Amino acid sequence: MSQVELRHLRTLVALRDSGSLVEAAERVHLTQSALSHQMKELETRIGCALFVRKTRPVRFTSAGNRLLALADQTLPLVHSTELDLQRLAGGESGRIYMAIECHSCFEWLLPAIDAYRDQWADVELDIASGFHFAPLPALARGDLDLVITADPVDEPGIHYFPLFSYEAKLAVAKNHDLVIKEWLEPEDLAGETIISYPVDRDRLDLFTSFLDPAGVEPARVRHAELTTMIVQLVASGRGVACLPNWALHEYLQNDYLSVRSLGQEGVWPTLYGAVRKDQADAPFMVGFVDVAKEVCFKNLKGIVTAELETLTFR
Amino acid sequence: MSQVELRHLRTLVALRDSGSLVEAAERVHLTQSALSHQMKELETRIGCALFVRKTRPVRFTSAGNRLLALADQTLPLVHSTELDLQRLAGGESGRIYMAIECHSCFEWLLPAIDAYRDQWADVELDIASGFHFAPLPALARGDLDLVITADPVDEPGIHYFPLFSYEAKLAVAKNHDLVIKEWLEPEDLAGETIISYPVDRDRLDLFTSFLDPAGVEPARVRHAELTTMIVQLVASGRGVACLPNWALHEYLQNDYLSVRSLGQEGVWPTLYGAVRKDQADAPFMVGFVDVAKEVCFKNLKGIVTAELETLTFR
DNA sequence: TTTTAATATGAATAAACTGCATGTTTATGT
DNA sequence: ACATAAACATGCAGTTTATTCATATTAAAA
Repeated sequence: MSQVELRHLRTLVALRDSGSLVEAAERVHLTQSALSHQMKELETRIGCALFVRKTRPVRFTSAGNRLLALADQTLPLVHSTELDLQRLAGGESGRIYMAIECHSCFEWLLPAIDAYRDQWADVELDIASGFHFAPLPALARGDLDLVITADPVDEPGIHYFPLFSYEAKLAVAKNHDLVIKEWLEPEDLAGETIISYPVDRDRLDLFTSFLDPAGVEPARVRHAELTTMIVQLVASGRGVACLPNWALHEYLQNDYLSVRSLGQEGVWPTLYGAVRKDQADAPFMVGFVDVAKEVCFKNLKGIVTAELETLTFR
Repeated sequence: MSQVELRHLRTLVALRDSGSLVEAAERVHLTQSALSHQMKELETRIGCALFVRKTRPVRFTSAGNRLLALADQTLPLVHSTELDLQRLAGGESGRIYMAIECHSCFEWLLPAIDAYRDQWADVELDIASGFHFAPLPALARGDLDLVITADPVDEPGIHYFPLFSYEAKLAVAKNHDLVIKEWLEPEDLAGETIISYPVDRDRLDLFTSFLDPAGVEPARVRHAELTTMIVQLVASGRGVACLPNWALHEYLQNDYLSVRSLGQEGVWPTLYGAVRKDQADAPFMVGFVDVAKEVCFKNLKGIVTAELETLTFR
């Protein structure tokens, strides 16, 4: 029933532009014979002649003109699609649906996105804000394209770009007992109330890297959604919280609360951008990571580690 | 370089509508295997994945969505084109570029065209008014599709539809000497001035059917473009003219001039619609002939022969 | 008429499309 | 965790389709 193909439309256009099968054949890189067969075939398919060959240049019938009209409508669309696909395939364009596991990350992520948009105008960007399910399976599945996370899980097909390392510090009220200590030991928190984001405790550095190894359990754990909320609670002495040093930076400058390192060396998590392996080399994706690192490096100068390039990833 | 085909777009649409290759295969009347091959092939051509198969329903990548957008733009256009082509091929639609050899014919042709348009709205109609070159070669060549003529030439590939027969009568001034005769003999015109359209005399019935066979030559031949002009000249006694009875009808009713038959039986030319043989059966073309005959029969009732159907054609 | 350019045609070859049978993966239920 | 079913992938073989080459036919030009 339906038998017109793009090839036919291209031939017809070449025929109109050139006026003869011979020249049209050159334009579409085929022989005159091929076009003759091709047109004859199409004519029998649709049941009527497309053009009169006895004239120079050839004259199109109503049917031929109708198909040329279609060609004029369609071929430009097809062509521009193919250009888009080339960019898509070459990694010059693409889609980044991202999710963040790190609740404080909006602070640097939004400026990073703005900077990225300037350079990669036609990459489709979106943040899955209300992502309450596990981001990593969603990433592997293709629902997401980038996940900002601090604990890389060794999953096949996922590649982790290191962004930067920061110190996870304990925020305490200025008049808290612990401020007398230069740095904290796990046991110091045994009687404390911990205020944290409402996530599983095995995704909190305070537990995984500090308390749990020492077998220490705090008196209580309390949740709060927003960083400012947590800071409020800490400042008013309702508990202590473990937060990135860069998230606490402005509160420290305002002398709003105190911070102490966890252990003598401090706890230094690394923030990663997780992507699917097949996109790990795509320029538009690498571009995002680069922009993000650059923005963080500028904005958080001296607060996070500067030797971003030297970090290893698995 | 460019490798997307309509087939691929149709598959992708079916895939989106159904959600799985298996069901999509049914919709496009192929096997699941065929579609799997087809999609894989396309993906390697353009260099990136089009959809994720591990999910239900399948999830399209950016590239896949881009192609779907193209499909939504183009497939409807292609489909409506194919419908048009079907009508074109079935003869339900087409093009009629026409020319008239008979100068008086506008009188009935224009109403006929109006009536035809009502029934065949999307047939492309045009009258080649300034057609000063030979219409029949143009018809054979495809420049024209219909020629109204009174002298069918036996040319291969041309089909003549008879429209109606009329009497070619001699118009004379009311006070002309010849009005005393009931009908005219060729010799009666030997001393007369003939007023005719500016065409070759072998295309004038007066000569071909009346004077030439008798070897009679008029005193003078004078040309005029328009029927009214000829009538004026005749009425004022500047000469005599051979015109169709139906073209003279209104002037007779006004008692503006007199007419006489050429010979006892009169000269009865037949008007034909000439078309290319390949269009002779096309409904839209037959339809035009039918409408034209009907209009003439109604408007020229009693003036032209009514037994239109019985006329033979070659 | 001869010549030349364009198109048509036939046969052979190369490419592709498709279906079958089967293997592999993914999801679902026990 | 295992079994099962459903969906998808893949290798292969048969078939169709597209293309080319060589040549014939046709139309226009000299």
